[in-house]
Amino acid sequence: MRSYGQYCAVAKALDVIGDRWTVLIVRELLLRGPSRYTDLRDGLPGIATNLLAERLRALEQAGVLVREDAPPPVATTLFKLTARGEQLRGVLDALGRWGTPFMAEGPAPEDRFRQHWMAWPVQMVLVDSRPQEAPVTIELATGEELRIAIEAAGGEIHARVLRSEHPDAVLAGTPYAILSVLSGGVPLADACEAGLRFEGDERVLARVQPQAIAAAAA
Amino acid sequence: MRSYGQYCAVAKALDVIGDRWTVLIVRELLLRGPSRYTDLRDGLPGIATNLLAERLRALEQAGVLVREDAPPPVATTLFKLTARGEQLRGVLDALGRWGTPFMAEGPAPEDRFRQHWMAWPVQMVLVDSRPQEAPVTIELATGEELRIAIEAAGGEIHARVLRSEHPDAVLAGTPYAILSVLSGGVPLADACEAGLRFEGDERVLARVQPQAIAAAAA
DNA sequence: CCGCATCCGGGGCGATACTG
DNA sequence: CAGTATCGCCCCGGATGCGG
Repeated sequence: MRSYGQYCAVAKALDVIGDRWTVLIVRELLLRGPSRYTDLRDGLPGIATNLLAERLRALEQAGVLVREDAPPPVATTLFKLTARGEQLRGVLDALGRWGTPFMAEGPAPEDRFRQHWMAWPVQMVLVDSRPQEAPVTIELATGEELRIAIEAAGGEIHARVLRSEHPDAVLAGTPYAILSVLSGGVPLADACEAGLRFEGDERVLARVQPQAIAAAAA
Repeated sequence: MRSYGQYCAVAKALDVIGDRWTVLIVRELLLRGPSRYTDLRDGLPGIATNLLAERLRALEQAGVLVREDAPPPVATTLFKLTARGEQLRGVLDALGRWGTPFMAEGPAPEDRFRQHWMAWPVQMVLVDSRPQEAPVTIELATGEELRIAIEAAGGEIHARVLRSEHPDAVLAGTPYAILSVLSGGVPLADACEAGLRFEGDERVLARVQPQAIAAAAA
């Protein structure tokens, strides 16, 4: 990208990550960890393949990521964030926090979706209201291949990609329906009548839902 | 800007502020408060005037800022962040934090500079090591018209635009020289020999400088 | 199949000129 | 003071090709 030519910390940061698609490439690497070119492409619906290649080159040159040759027998290239690249998590978190309200309107007609993108709204809205109890995990299922699990443990909420788990609860349905239930905006029973599927212990769900309404009532 | 078409909090945020120059316009409004078109233009060296007008229109439509007619006798238009726009401070802070290391190299030959941009690196690097004492302010002077003052009070560092002050100390010189001294990388005496000007109590300076080196020596 | 490079049309961007 | 108008140009988007 053309530099702003300003001796300013914000402008210098944008000189590196201000290009179109660049921040979203970092998003994929933060959520997925070291990734192959093809997997990045799959997590970035709409990107032109030449742009992805060019951005990866620029980010490598800027010291944000490194290329790694995976050992045989896979023998593929992995793109991996450097320590400096990992520090961009603060920028992505701030953007995700500011952008989460836009999720409340539901997806636009043409919007594409990948399940792991829910990590940000989920961490924004949920709380662990019973930190002293044993950790619990809730699996989210929207029909996508790359799933995430919400983990409540010790007062903190984490969302991470799901490998092979035995969750305490499962929420299956559209992303909007899942977010509506998690945020407490729609009661679970109503959502289930509208097609959401829930398995497991309802108390696990209540543990992580925001308590603003309950607190206001008390 | 063309939407990414992704149902993702980060992508939705970038749909609003991902365009070129947009974040820097928000930077000016955060630092200056409600501003006139001409003042914004002055704080954004390099921007084309049509782009500034178009971005302001888009940000107004997105609910990030509002246009206000200042009362007579000034009778000029003021651009002012909404509450939603003010919430972008977290995004700008994260970008400033990540971009501050780039300031250590000094300005590029063609870099333009405005004094109030130093607010981010200053708040990143300084600490108030004597929170129990009375507040102090240090004025920075780089020859620019819009100056800032560093304020240390109650353990916190704030940088704000300077109206009319009686600072406890004044640092005058190039931005790079000032940052070098504030960060503790260059001793004050050396910098003064190289052209920096300092007025006031040196203990005021020591109060805000980072103590990493002193702590390591102890 | 993976990781690109090339080509081409369109639109956003940059610079300057001009105006109510 | 606060913009609009105009015009190249380069970046971006979409498609296709291609070597390892």
